[in-house]
Amino acid sequence: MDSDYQPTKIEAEAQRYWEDTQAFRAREDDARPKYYCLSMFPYPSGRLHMGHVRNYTIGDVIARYQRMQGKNVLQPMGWDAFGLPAENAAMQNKASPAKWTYDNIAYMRGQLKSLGFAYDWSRELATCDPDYYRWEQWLFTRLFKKGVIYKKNGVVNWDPVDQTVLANEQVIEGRGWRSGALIEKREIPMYYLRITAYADELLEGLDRLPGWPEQVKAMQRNWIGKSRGMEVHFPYADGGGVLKVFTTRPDTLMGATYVAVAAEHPLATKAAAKNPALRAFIEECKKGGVTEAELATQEKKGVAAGEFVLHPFTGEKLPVWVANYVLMAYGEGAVMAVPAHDERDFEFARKYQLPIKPVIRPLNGDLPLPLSAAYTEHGMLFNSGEFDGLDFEQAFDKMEAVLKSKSLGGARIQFRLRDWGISRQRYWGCPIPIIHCAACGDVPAPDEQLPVRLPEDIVPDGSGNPLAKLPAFYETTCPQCGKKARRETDTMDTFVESSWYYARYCSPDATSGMVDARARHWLPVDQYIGGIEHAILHLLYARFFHKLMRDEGLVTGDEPFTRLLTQGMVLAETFYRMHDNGKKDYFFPHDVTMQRDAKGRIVAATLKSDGKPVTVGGIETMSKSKNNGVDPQELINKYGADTARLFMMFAAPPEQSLEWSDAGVQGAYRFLKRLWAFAFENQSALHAASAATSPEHAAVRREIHHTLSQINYDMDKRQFNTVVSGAMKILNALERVPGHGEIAREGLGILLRLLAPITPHVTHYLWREFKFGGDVIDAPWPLVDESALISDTQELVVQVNGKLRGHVSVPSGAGREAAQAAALADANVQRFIAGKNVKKVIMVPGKLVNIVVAE
RNA sequence: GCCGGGGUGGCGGAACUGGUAGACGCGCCGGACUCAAAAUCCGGUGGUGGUGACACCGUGUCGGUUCGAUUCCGACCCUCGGUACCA
Repeated sequence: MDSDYQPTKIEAEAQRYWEDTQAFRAREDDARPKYYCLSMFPYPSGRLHMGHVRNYTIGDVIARYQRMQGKNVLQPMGWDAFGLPAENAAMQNKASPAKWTYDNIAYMRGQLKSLGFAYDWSRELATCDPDYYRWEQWLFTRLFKKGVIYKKNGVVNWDPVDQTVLANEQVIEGRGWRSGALIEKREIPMYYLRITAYADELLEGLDRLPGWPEQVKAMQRNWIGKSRGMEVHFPYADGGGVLKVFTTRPDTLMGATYVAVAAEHPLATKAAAKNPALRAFIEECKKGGVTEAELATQEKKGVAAGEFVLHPFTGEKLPVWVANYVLMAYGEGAVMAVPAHDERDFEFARKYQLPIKPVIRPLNGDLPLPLSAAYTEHGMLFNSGEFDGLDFEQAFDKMEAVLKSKSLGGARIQFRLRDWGISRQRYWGCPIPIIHCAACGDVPAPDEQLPVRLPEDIVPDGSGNPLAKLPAFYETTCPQCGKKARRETDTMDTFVESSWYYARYCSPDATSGMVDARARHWLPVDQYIGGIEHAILHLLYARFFHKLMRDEGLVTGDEPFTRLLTQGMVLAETFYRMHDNGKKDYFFPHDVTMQRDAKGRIVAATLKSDGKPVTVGGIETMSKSKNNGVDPQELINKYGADTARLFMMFAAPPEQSLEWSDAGVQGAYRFLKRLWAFAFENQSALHAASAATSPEHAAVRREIHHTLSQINYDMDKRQFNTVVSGAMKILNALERVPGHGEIAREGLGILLRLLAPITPHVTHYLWREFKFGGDVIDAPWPLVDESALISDTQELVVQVNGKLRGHVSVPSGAGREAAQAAALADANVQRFIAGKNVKKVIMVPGKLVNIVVAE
């Protein structure tokens, strides 16, 4: 072997070896139990970023570890290739999104290969490939015929200058990011997936996913938002129908002093016809974007509609208000307002001098009047006529009975979850396979016309959807009547592609359908790994799609992902200069010189090019806009893939955010150099196997096996940073062995296997060099030798009143009395108990003695 | 606004079911090697006081439970992720 660690050389050799032997090709006819390990596929944005390296290293460590546990592992990789950034890049580069995307894929594939991930590349797929998206179109037509997909109006961001629909991301402070024009809400027809039909199953399924993080399940539960409440009908004062509202607090019904409807509500539209002030307000509500965060934080405003409804119990006339805090998308788009017991209603009533009528008081005690804030707790009804004295449950039941008797409502379940609008007025996506015929309506494309191919040579110009300007694309004939018809030009939300790719990997070349029998062999995914930012949308949509595919008879089982690991974000220091107008110019960390104080803190920074100061902006998520993304390629070129992987696993536990640090990378590199040097300098001892004999060797061997048992515990928890720490401890211990002899070979054999999933290249080389047998990728995970752990003494901690005062050493298996006697005999302990009354002694066997004395 | 995380030395982080706070690494300080530097190796390193053994303080803030709290409970502050068209 060489005297120096040369990662470039050994990594290329190892990668070539794995490729030549097809080491990671997954086969269905393998006798070992299957293990499907999947990392979320990347968007081909140009180059890998640190988040990718982290995500894929975590996945690869798990995959390689499972292989060493005797599993038949499938670990595939592909490309989430449709999306908005390709269109923006295309406009900038005056080249087609397709070319940009395929170029990026080629480059990033090379980067992934240089990191040595154990992927079965024969299963690679890209979602922009017609062979992929044709099956998505096929499923669309099935779901459309079943009524799972339907058409209705939805609200989008409209840029009146560029005459185009913008994504939420493209709306900056209410303006279009290119045009700067004020954005308006606009209603357009879209196709929807009826995810609400699966709301209950999606909710209850979470209880059967013990391998998912509790926080993700909690977020999904809250997102689905199942609540039991009451539908209440308020008859219009002028006759002619009822206004339906949904409330989770029917017990407060007698405190309702007005009703509020959304600006898009039909009642608002009707009232606006004869009310100019209301018309102006509805226009005002159309300004700005459509995000929930924007709607929920805007100032609460409203206008009286001039319409009235009747209270269902008292017949009292209540005014109808149009309010911007009522969401058309939730419930009925109308609420009954109870200012005394709802915070938003309270604020609104104060602002517009609407009556506040308290009807709930605490079960024990009085409600302090007048109210200074809404009382939102459950309590006992008063001021409510026949309902006085009832609690929440009793009031709920009695109110329901009365409402039912008057045919003015009843109990109902309401979900927060809305149906999934999948239409996008964009070019670089999967065409929606619908043909619009004047006579036949919306006709799904027949199977033999699939795929509806997306033309790949188009350069968008930022105004509208290019497909809608392309007669060659949209001009067609109706499959039913044969007359001239127009093809749908909207494409699908890219979340659709990423909702079923995990299944396609099982049979990536299937020409007979979306998936074939191989999907039933590999699914469900045993371990899924991806960013926490996908906790709700992607993961909910993928779960939903699995159920859709199940109901089509394509897959079995109810859930796609048995275990889930959500990795934290990758952060880095930011540096910027602020302009007078508040705009910030961000600088690459590499272009900045940092000044540190004696303790290593960054106190100031200057730009290398002009030597003038820049502001140290703090640690933020790596992003293009903040210019703080560290390119993993530099790291791989300089130190090798093993160092990059080792640093990533060591710097933080997988689920926490990770702060980038150049210095930490050097620490990882230093460790691998030390490992190499240890092997090189002890070659003769390492080639000779012999058992440990001396007491020093027994102590080191005890330390190695003790650390190994801790590592096994951490591996189960997927806490890889302490696995690395344990590996470092083992190398430290081995370096301390007197003469480096005898147990070094056992120790190195264990160490190489522990490190094999994390740093596969260097361990591959050393495993073969020292002839441990076969390849380390297939070596069995090391076992703890329990007999090595036995020791004749134990160290106990001695506390007095819970404060550490000494340590004592007692023979293993010494009884309570012996331990207590040893603790009381300690000189420092004596100082603290002398002359005091010992009240009791608390013992934690093998760990601690706490002597409690009176003060 | 709402939902879900996080906050521990100069830094990343560790601490198993309430039981030694700071493992492991980085940085820094000192030393060895070198003409010198890099690399490497050895030692030290939470703060304050003390020559020292040690003592006191210390896990975002305030309060509580306990023999004992980073860990459990309550309130608050800061910060990050998501918020349905970024992926």
